[in-house]
Amino acid sequence: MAQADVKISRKEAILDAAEANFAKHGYDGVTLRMIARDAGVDVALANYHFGRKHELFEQTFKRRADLLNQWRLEALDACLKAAAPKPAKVHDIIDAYLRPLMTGEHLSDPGWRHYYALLGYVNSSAVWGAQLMTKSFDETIVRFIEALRIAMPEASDQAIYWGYHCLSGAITLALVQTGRLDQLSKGRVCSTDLEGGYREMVDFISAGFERIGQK
Amino acid sequence: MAQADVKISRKEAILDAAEANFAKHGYDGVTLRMIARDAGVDVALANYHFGRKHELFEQTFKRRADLLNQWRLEALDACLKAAAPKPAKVHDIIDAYLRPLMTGEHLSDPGWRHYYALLGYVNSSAVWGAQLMTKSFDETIVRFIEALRIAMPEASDQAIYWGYHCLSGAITLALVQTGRLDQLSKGRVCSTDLEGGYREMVDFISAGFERIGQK
DNA sequence: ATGCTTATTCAACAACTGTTGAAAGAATAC
DNA sequence: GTATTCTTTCAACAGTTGTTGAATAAGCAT
Repeated sequence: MAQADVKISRKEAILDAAEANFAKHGYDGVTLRMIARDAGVDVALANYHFGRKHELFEQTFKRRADLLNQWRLEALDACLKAAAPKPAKVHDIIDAYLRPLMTGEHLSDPGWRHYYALLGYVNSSAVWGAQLMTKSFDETIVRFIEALRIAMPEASDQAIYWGYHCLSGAITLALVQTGRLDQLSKGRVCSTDLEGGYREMVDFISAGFERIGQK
Repeated sequence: MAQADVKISRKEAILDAAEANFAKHGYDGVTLRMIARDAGVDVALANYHFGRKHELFEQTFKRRADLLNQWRLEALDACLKAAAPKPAKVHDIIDAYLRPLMTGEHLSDPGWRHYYALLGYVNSSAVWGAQLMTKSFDETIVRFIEALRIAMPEASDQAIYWGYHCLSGAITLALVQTGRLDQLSKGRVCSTDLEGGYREMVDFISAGFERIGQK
């Protein structure tokens, strides 16, 4: 009960509940009363702390974005420095993009898993997709694309950006954890086993980039 | 005005409006009154024809599913027969999965474009994803996976199914047409140019499968 | 024309929505 | 201990939601 069992504030409890609910049901599928109930507070408190509903949503989305960007950039820098003065390999760049999400510490944290699903929802949302993702993640993504461009000097703009689109889509779907893979494979493969899928995905995606980098 | 200008029934008008709205805003983001307004009918008519809201959603989703499956299976059969008695090439199998969606005729039809976006929404939805996709598409997908397995006898279950997950995610994100790619590339690449992206995606994805097929 | 079935609208329902202003409680500064 | 600020709850609001039953219109056989 010392400092591990630190009592979280009601404000954070609302963000946690919002995170879990928005991740599962999307923006319109969640009511402030659902969030308030899960957080154990009155409905009005969400308005007091966060203003309107869409502001709560945006703050929920932003809460962990910077941390995730930081992890990815650290992994990218390490990968670039390890290869210097040669350009980093495509496989290692992709790994730097994915691995930070897949450490056991984060995968076993329900909060982060909810956030991953939320990320998947936002990225594939026609309404929120472009706007929110751009604001929170493009600065980091551009760094990765620069690294890829150096690793594949022959690749065209079309190839690089559509390649990133494939990468982003593949990760997005995995992060939502729909359980789809379990059904399709009849239990032989588990969608929620992100740790197991991570290596397959890095291999798959880096092979894709290496191919298009040759044209 | 002969038969080209055939007057569609109000029932179909409701499905069309539901398709466009659900694709853009998701299930909970759409009200029956939005759909009725776009269809030019009274709210109650949706209930009369389709029962409850979620039944309207499911019928909207199912309306074009069989046709899409048919296109894909025809393309797959043609690809298998052209290669026989050798196994078909991975690249051609992936092409058979994607090309039917990308013919100019369908891409220029707003109805199909809305349906593509709806497909993307459902596939990456934590609520509808597994259930609806499985019911409408798995029979066809299993055929493609069988073909891939023959083309890559060395590949493990893990590799094949996670490869499909990457394929599915990449296509899904492209189909939603979030406009994300336009923003990230600062206008150099256009998300809605599915025809241009299609070749890049087929190359990218088949390279991924070929890599994992070697292990 | 008449009867019958199917389509469509109208009006209304109870339940739920996000949001608000006032009141009560807790924490903090003096 | 009192005044002040920050939290939290309470009660209520106007608007919207999916859904329904009765009323009306249209289509169609006879």
